[in-house]
Parts: sequence; structure tokens; C-alpha cells
Amino acid sequence: MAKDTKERILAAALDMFSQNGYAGTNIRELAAAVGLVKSSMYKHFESKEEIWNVLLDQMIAYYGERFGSAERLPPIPDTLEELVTMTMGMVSFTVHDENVVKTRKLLTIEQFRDDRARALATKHFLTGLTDIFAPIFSGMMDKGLLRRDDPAMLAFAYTAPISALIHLCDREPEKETEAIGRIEAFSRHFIAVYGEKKGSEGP
Amino acid sequence: MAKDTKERILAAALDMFSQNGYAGTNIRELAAAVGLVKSSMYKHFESKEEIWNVLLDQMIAYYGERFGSAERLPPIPDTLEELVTMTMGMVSFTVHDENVVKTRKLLTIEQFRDDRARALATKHFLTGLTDIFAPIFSGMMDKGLLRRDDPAMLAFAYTAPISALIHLCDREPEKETEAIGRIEAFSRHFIAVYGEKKGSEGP
DNA sequence: TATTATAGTGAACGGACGGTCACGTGTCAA
DNA sequence: TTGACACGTGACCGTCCGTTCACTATAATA
Repeated sequence: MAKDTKERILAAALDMFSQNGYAGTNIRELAAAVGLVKSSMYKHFESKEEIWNVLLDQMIAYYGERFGSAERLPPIPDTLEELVTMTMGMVSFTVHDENVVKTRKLLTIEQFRDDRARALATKHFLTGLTDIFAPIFSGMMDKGLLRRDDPAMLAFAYTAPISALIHLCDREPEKETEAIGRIEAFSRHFIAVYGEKKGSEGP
Repeated sequence: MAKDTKERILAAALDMFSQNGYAGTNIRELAAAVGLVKSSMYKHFESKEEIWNVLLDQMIAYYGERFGSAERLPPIPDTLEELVTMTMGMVSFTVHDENVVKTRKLLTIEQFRDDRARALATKHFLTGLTDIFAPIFSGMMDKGLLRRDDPAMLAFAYTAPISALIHLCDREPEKETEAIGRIEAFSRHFIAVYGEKKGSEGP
């Protein structure tokens, strides 16, 4: 119960910051959440702001190694149905993983106060998703599964509505089932609109 | 400089709450922003929390009279191009009107802390938009401008990406021009995909 | 064994916070 | 003229905030 204290503090900070925001969180409660008293916090961090900065460092690093580098990309689906399956798997993860949910809430709350949070929020909510799906859709077009079109535009048209419903899950968890159902319905609508009827395309 | 003080306090509160959040705003600065000293605030509101509640009352009432009641709906476009024009007009308003922008930021920041903010956020960011566009698309289908489909699904597929880019404007105002350009591009993509080539439909 | 580093504590700090109050105005009705 | 009221102020209150510090217990090092 010694060296991991720092990490436990960061975990508690993510929890509390994501719920009450930076300004709405105080060191006493944060310390209590890890079984310490407030003065002990300063053995591990030199200020409340440093906790915030290290937490953001961590989130940025995690995002980078998880989505940033080339070719951690999922495989190109072989059928339209596979796209739906893959999508629902991703959604299920992102909606149920505690740390991912808390990270999203944190970025939502603090995006107007901190520049690094602002930049990471744009990645999480917008560019990151299209960057993942544009190459997928491009590959599916090559396989003749989707009609030829601008992959980036398709990726945007596909991910933005899904992202909106993920935000709904964050905001109103009791609507999660409904939201996930709507995501699947939207995904099927999407393949109905953009999918090619025939799976072949001459050279 | 007497009776409108209350309203000026509310305007300043919207401004500061939307920037720094409820917890990050203090009465002294809020009072100074309207040229008062903090003790004077309590002639108009009995607590900081009451300011918050009245402000939310106001936002809910404004939303209700603006979008809530039946038939404040825009007219059904007669051409696909008109849909683009109408959309861009709405977007321009919602991105440039100071109070609308501040309201959106406030709801974004406080949606996890206050239940009424939570509910209003869902209206602003999700259901309100689809409720406006579903009947529009339904009407356009009747006119043979859009292919027959579920109007609610189309409205969702149309408004969610636009909403995502409006959020981008709120978050990174320097990207506004780019974002608005992308909205128009998306709108044209949408009518290219869902629009009927011929403007007639037999009975 | 003596020394040093680490992790934790309680008490205390100055300052900022939300809120109260006695008081001074100006306005307006009786 | 008087009284009541609305609005604004400076001084002040208790509390909570982030932070510091002298101190202790423990465990590794020499």
C-alpha cells in the first residue's frame, strides 16, 4: 500500500473530476477517497493543479498509444453485417469501460477551461472516430461492399450520430439500452443506404 | 439602472457560468461584472443557487417558447437546394447568437451535475433537432424531393453530424469557418444521397 | 546498529468563499 | 413632513479551501 498510492490518487481524481469538475473537487474528499488525509496528498503531488496535469498527461498518452499510432486499426469487414457487429462491439466497450466513460465526461466538462482538454476532446469526439472509420470504409469500397464515395465524408456521417448517442449514454445512463438499440438501427440504416447490393466489382 | 439589475445579473451569470461553470464562479466577480458589490447581490437573489435556478428556469422557458410548442416549425423546402440554404441559415444563427452559444456551453458543462440541465441538454443536442427536421423531411418526401424512408431516422442522420460540428465551433472558435464549410459539404452530401433525382411521384 | 528515505499525520496558515447585517441613501405615497 | 420601501454599501462572520510544516512510524540501506 505504498507505491501504488499515486496511481490510486489519480484514479480517484479521474472519478471526482469527471463528476464534479476540477473546481468542484476538493483535496480533502479526494484524499478521503483513497483513505488518506489531505496533507498526505502533498507527499505525492505538489499541488491540486499538478494532479490535474498528470491526469491529463496520462489521458493523452493513453489515447496516443491506443488510437494515435498507425495500424492499431481494426480489420476491414468482409460483409456489411460484419460492420454492424464490429461497430456494436466498439460501442459496447466505450459505453461500459469505466475509465473511458469518465475520461469522456471529464473532457466534456473541462473542454472550455483547459487547452489540452480542448484538443483531446476534439480528438475523442470528432477526428479520432473519423480517422478510424475512413480507412475502414475505403477498404470496404475496394472490396465492393460500399458504393464509391469520399471515405472521410462517409466516416463522418457514420460516426457523428453514433457519437451523439454515446454522449446520451454518458448523460442519461438509464437510456443506455434505448441508445444502443438506436445505434444498431442507425448502423443498419447506414449499410442499407450506402451498401452495394452486389458484392462484386469488375477491374 | 434599477429594475433591470436582476436581468443584468442573470446575463452576467450566464456568461460566467458558461465559461467557468457553477462551482468555478464566485459572487464577488459576478457582482463586479454588473458594477455591484457582492452584498448587493442579495437584494436580488437570496443565494448563488437561486441565481442558478432562475437562470435555468429562463433557459427552459426560452427553449419551450422557441422550439417546444407546435408549429413554430420552418416551412417545408420546395427544392433540395432550399434545404441546404435553410440549414445554413439555422447554423449561422445558432453559432453566432451569443446567448445561444453560452447556453449550449453551460448545458455542456453542467449536464452531469444538475438534472434539469441534463434534460435540457438532451433536448438541445439531440431530440430537439430531430423533432424539427423529421416533419420537414416527411413533407419533403410528400413533395417527392426525398426518397421514402423513416423521417425520424433521416432527421437523426442529418442533424447529428451538424450538431457535432456546432459543438466544434463552441469548443474551438478559430475553426468556425472550417466547421461551417464542412456542414455545408455534409448537407450537400446528404441531399445527393437521399434526394430524388426526379421531382415527381405518381399516386 | 545507526542512518537515511519514504509515507503518513495533526495542527495551523492565510486567503477566498457564500452569506448577513446595520446603515445610508433616494423615491414615492399618504 | 413623514413613513415605508427599494437599492446599494462596507464591515464582518463562520467555513472551507489549498498549502505548509514539524513530527512519527516504518522499512530499506550502510
